[in-house]
Amino acid sequence: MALLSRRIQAEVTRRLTARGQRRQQQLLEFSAAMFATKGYHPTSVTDIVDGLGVGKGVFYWYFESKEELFRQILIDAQRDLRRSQRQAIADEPDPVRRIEQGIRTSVNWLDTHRHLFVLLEFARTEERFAPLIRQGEEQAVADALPHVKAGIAAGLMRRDDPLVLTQGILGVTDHLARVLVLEGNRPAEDAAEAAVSFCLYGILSPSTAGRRS
Amino acid sequence: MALLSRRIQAEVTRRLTARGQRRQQQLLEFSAAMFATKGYHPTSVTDIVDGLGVGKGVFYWYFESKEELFRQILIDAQRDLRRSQRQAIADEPDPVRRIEQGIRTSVNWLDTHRHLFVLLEFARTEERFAPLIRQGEEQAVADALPHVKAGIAAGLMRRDDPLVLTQGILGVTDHLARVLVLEGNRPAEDAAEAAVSFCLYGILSPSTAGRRS
Amino acid sequence: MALLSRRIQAEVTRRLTARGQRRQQQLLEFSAAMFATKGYHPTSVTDIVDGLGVGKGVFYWYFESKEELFRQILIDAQRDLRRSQRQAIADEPDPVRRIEQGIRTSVNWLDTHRHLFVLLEFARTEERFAPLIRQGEEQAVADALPHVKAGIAAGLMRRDDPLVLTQGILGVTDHLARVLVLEGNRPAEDAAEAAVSFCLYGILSPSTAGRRS
Amino acid sequence: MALLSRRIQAEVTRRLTARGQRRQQQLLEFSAAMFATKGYHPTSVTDIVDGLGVGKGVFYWYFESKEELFRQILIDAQRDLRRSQRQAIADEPDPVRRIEQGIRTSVNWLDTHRHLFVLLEFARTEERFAPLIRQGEEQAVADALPHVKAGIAAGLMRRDDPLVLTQGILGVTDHLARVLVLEGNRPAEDAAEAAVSFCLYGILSPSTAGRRS
DNA sequence: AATGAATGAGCATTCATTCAT
DNA sequence: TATGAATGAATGCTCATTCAT
Repeated sequence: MALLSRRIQAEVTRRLTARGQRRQQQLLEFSAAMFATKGYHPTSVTDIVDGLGVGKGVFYWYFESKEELFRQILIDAQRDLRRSQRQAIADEPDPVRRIEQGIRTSVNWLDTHRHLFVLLEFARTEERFAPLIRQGEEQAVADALPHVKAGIAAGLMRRDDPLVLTQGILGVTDHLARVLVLEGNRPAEDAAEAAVSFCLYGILSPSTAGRRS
Repeated sequence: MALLSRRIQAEVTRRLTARGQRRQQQLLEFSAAMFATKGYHPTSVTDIVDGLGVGKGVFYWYFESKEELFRQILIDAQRDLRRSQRQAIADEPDPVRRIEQGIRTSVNWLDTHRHLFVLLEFARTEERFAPLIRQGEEQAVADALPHVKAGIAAGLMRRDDPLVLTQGILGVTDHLARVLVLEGNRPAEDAAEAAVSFCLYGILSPSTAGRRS
Repeated sequence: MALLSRRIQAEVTRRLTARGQRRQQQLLEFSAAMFATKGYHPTSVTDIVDGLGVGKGVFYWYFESKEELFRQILIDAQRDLRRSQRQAIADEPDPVRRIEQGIRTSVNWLDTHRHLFVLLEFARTEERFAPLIRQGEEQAVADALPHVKAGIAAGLMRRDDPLVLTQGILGVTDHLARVLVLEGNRPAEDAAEAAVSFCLYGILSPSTAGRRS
Repeated sequence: MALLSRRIQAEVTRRLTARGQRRQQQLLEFSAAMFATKGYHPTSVTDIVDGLGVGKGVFYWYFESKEELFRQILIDAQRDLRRSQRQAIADEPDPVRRIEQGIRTSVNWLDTHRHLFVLLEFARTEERFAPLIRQGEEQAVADALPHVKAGIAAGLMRRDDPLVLTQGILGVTDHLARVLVLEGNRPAEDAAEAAVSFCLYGILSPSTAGRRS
């Protein structure tokens, strides 16, 4: 919600015709793909407009600058992921199952939006974009945290710092999605189940875990 | 004889004097810090040599190009981390404790080399550098895998795909190190213990885990 | 349709507007003059655009590189000289007179395009450009050869290797044009007649020639 | 003589040891070869010293600058050619035969000093070096002119401007040497004879020449 | 809404030359 | 004599952005 309303003040906020909206979307998608392939900096505005077969004016008609376009891509991506998460979890009463569904949704989203994944990673490495990412991540944590807390309260999850548990889940999910799905070309479902298992049980065998914890 | 043999080496692989080696190291460290702060692309060679108070020629006396310098930084960083890992694990007989030590070493290394962390992340997002990172990661996995396998064989760890378990460990460790130590300014030791716990036990409470698995 | 087809052309082979064509021509002419005066290498792109009072981008909007611009100058020059030659010879039936006309045209062209002369000479001295020049020279020889052969067949010219005779003509013409016209400031007509005489008769007096040949 | 004495005032005029003289000669020869192959400008001082396997100091110990080195190459080349000419002509009483010998000597010299040929050509195209070349050429003309004048006075050569005849000879000789020997790989002797014939008789058949002149 | 043309600061890199040893 | 190191102005070129139409 907040993420949405902010957009409205930007300089280049035109009331776009239907055709204009299609153009803008086309620019967003094409740029995102090109940024993902070549990197943000190595991709020039010329690359983008040439790749689309349009003049430079088109780009600056729809976006204030290359940086603003990239910001928009990041915001849209994060909003889209968040919406997916919410829908997936909506009707699930069990906290553990909610977490499981969240993990599965993340892996699936990363699978179907492979190119956005690398953009989010890049954005984190540059001061200008990092806050945006951090914000999104905090949001993701804030979204997941209540479920973990509920799980602990219900005695279903370990009585550990819920923030740590939540961040652990995010770390495992992102990493396994990248390594297994994006780099290893394994099916998203397998990776999702692997991430779920790891998050729920860790690596120890039940007997060892019982003896140690 | 001497006249001929001198020329055989590759372009900028010089035999350096002691002074020269210090300069090269200085360049590597200063550049790494600057890349980490401003980003690789936004940092110009001019930024680097000006920051060091030397002429531009110095840079190109020691490195073939900005890209090559960055490669060197990445290689050095990965080699250093790996060496730390090996030393930490060397005398530990128990597979689980080896894994634990590995996690702690990673977190500590990332804490003391905060600036390198972001560089490794950035490198993954650009085609030119990604192979180097993937190589390093495969190495890390190959290094950890035997311990996980040994743990499973000894009945200490879950009978799951050892590669998945290993990658899960790496994912949790990196993510918690970044979020807790680098972004959250928590002590490295706490983050290390948090990562160890998460990796060993997952998020479920022992009773729930016993019932479900 | 339009979007796709636009991109098919090579890098900087643009469809230029009338204004664009004027700019390109202006760049070609100004660069040629500057190259001729200062030399190709000592003339920087900055020299050119500053001399023209335009931004640097203009240069690279019209030409892929300094080298490519120079190539274009060479090609245009050779094409222009060749066209002159053809027109001059077109309606002349006598082979000897055709050769004479060719010589006169060359000298006149070199006179009116003094600056191009030195560029062609320079181009021959650098590996990158030499093939272009050799090609042009072969073309020139191929153009003149038939007339010499016709002259020999008609018993008008010496029964000697026609290629050698042709090359001799080119050598005399170029050299006398340079020395007499460009360096000696003599009228092109005089130089042309001198070249014609030398080519037709050589240096011997008729009586001596008769006795010796 | 004048060319020689001038050298003595240059800044870097050292009394060289035997070893030093060898080094200097080595530098002159290697540079000349490299300039001829890659061009004067594209050949850097680094290229030269690296190719020779020595440090930069060596270069600047023996030559004031790259430009000065090149000047020296040009001067040496011209002096050497002139000395050859003089020796070849020394004892020949007949003016025509003296010219013939001069032509043959030129072609042979250009054959055995192929790489210098292109350097002389290049030098003519750059303001800084052109005077040196012009001077050498004037010298060559001044050397040949008396023989042509003597030939005319003796009724052996055409009563035409002796300077034009001389320059014609130089033009034919240079051009045929380059085209036939350097580019066409024909034996120097053949090219020399071709040049001699062309210069003496021109292209017309004796009968035609008689009728026209 | 869109184009081709233009801008000019900025970039990575080169290179003749000098310096310290 | 010679070396490795250093200098820094200059070079060819790029590219985000703007302008005129």
